[in-house]
Amino acid sequence: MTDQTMTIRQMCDSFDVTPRTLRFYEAKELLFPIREGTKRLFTRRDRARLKLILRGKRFGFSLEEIRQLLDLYETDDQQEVQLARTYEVAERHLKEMQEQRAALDEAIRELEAQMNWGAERLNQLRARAKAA
Amino acid sequence: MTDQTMTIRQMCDSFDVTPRTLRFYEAKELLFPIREGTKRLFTRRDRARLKLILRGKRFGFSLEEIRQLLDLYETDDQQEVQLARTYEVAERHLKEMQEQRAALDEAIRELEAQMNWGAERLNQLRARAKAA
DNA sequence: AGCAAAGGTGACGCGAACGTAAATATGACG
DNA sequence: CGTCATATTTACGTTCGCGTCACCTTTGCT
Repeated sequence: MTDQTMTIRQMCDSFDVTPRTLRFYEAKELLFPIREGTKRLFTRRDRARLKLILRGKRFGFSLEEIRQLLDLYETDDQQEVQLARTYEVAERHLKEMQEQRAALDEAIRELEAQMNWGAERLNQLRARAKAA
Repeated sequence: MTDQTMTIRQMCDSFDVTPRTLRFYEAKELLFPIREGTKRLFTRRDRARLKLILRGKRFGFSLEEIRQLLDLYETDDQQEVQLARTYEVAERHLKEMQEQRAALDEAIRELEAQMNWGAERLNQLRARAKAA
């Protein structure tokens, strides 16, 4: 690593993924490590992308969906049409995430309520066990 | 349906799933429809469970994880040990969901920021196009 | 009796996202 | 120089969550 690039092993250790995964992501055009001879060298850009990939996965997006969204974070030299299209994709994505958050909030509230119920029943059971 | 049970078709229409899915969930012991002769009759309990199954799926839980969690919502005639164990599972689950929400919030904020960036660039591009 | 609709049971298939094994190459080190 | 560690390519295998197909049974009309 020339201070800016990392080997596959360093990447794996940093992000807790396997080499297979990184090669797989490259094959799917999610990452673009440069080649020094036969080996891969992952750049700062690859690391940024990988971080977003892993996050996207945690929220249930497919690799293909993620691939499309990654362009959003590469707004360097885009032309108007491309940028506008990307913007729309992002809007839909944002809306999805907001809906997801709302649903998640509800689920959390319900689970908390259910747990309070369970806690009460536990107390009752234990009180009875003591009384006996 | 005797007012309390539903046929497979009614279930499919209500929850927007296929028969295959319901049979699959039964095979995986997520649902327990009663049998009238050869046919399945889904109870109120099955409907409650299915609702939770579908929600769990939206949050990225596997069917197996969901199966274990479903017991939490069947706090009818549980014994102390079982109930306590279930409670712990629920706690971990709740923690996971809360972490998920936090991460989601951050992702949303970042995406919003990125979109503002894109919006500005779009305006610049359009301003320049007008000036030319 | 005839027959179409609805339901059922295997069993095989499929895309996503990697795991894993085999064979080969590259580079560092004693 | 050998060899040990690390990487690479190729390719087949695996798990999950159903889809799909072929082939019966049951039920309700007409």
